[in-house]
Amino acid sequence: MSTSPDNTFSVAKAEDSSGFLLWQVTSLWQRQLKKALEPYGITHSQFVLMASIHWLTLHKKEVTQIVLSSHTKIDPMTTSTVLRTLQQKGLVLRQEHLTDTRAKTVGLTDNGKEIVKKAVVTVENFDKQFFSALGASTGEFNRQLIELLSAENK
Amino acid sequence: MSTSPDNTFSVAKAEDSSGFLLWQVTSLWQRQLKKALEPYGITHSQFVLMASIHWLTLHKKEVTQIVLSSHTKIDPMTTSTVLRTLQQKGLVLRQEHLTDTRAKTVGLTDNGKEIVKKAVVTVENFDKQFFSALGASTGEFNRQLIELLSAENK
DNA sequence: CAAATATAATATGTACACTTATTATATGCA
DNA sequence: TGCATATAATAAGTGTACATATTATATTTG
Repeated sequence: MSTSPDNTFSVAKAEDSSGFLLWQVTSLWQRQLKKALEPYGITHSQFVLMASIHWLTLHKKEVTQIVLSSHTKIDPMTTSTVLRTLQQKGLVLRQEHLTDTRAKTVGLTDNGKEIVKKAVVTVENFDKQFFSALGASTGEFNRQLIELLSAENK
Repeated sequence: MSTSPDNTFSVAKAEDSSGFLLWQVTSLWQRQLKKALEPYGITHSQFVLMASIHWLTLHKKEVTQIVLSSHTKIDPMTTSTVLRTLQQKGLVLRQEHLTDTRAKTVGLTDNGKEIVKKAVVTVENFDKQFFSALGASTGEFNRQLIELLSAENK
């Protein structure tokens, strides 16, 4: 034995790492989704927040920034910043909460509602195409993702 | 039929969307990995680039910024910025390429090598824990991710 | 060999994403 | 009731991530 080999890596290929793969797939997905949303003039985070506002409103939920943050898993600070941008764009309204004066009640403007309805269709179609490579195992894939999400939320 | 119901969303729960799930899992993974890397004073992107430099060097590849960019799928501009940060930290060297004077040859400093070796162990352990919820289906999960990656690279 | 084209790196600018710390207000409990 | 603690939002700062445009150099091709 002369010089010992470098055995920093435990896998033969970086590509065998779930983490590295997950991160690469998500990057790819985000890049393409960003392009798909360009016609609407909104970013991915903006879309997620707008869609969630719409969703929660339809389900008669109180929509405050903290509710949005926990629903989307976008951190509260980013939620605050992005919503302010959306307000400036005239897509979102932020008013004082009726009973909790610390909180802000968030809603979509008519224009915001228009846009998000179209954008949701676009995103759903994009996702359908992006994940079509999974074929019949889409359900299994979703289950695995949900498994990872709930495992980490304890 | 009076007022028509809003049918913006095609799924009953936002959680049934592969895209939304994928993005949430990756966010969670990134947040936790960031914490795991804190002891080393490096970010996720910095880690990915350093690990790739180490990997490519071990495999006798020419390591330029563009090579790193395509290997990691971090875009060239971000690669440039992050590597400059790493150079300032004394973890990376960037020299004029011998034959192609447009390019920069990138390598790790001794300190950089020290750090990345330890960080790789940490990240591998973290990944093992994070993805342990998948159990026996880890291989299948990886295969699905690779499927998505290659489907989109055409 | 010279012009057209491609490539490597980066300046600039926008938009997250997260950390730490702060402000203002609400709420639980002694 | 009053204080300790929790919560909602945000200011400030760092570090990506990407688009567009630019600079410098290499390569291809007529």
